[in-house]
Amino acid sequence: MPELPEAETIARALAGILPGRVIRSVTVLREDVVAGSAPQFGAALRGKRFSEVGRRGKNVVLVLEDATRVVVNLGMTGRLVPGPGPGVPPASTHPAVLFHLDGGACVAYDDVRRFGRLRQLSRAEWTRWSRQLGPEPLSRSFTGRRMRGILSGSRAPVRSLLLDQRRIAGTGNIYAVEALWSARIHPRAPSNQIGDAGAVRLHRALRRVLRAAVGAGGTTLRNYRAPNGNEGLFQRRLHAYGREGRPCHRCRTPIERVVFGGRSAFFCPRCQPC
DNA sequence: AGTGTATCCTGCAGGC
DNA sequence: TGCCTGCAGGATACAC
Repeated sequence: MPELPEAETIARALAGILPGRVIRSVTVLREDVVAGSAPQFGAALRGKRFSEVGRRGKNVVLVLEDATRVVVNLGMTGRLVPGPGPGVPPASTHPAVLFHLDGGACVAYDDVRRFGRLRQLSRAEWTRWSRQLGPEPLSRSFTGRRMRGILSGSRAPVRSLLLDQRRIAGTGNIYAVEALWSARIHPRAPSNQIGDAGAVRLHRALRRVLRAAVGAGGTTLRNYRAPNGNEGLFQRRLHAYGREGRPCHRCRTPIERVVFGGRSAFFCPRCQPC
């Protein structure tokens, strides 16, 4: 489910809640969402204080004062749900991990399908883990040149490349499809044949789409909710994703769907020629 | 190197 | 109402 804008929305909300709070204990209700040993996961966190909350790609990163990190990959249906007040449990339908905080507060990691993963990393492990992800598409250092370099290094369809977290961190299927519609590039176009002008268009389109989605609080199609329960609003602004058979917002040609790499891609056959 | 397929799970929508 | 199929925002392992 969640891509960069959803992870960013969640991280910003938790940044107003967690810093300064101490983890009293951790309850792992579903061991399969924790990487490594569940008892070790809890033991490594008990007694530590949150210092900040950030994001890397699609992952929400909870930073503790000793530089330990809890990296939360939300999979398709993961959520982080704070309880509304001390002693009041989070409104969680499929709780998988509970973080019990000082003062009786609690934050639940909730995940219907349990494709998400929580991992506890030391500072050194975090550095190594972060290094295997590609650049942040909204960072200053992610330039048009950088995009061009990434595209030129692969013959794979550009949609597949955009989903590869080792090349660019944070793009998922919705925003890949939307950026390609915006840049007028076919999802199956071989990356290394897009050309300089196409790379510049895609670079701008990807950043514009991701920024707009962050501003809208993400996209809610089914499960996604911010920690306060709010839905995102970006689904109202989708031009291609999920719009098979409906008219292109630029030229009225019906949007088409193709499946490759195991996932649906949506595109306008007129605006995004092969 | 890149692609198709399967796997991990549950829930929901649509067809009959 | 109920059963069946297909589909889902992700990541990974495997064979070819």
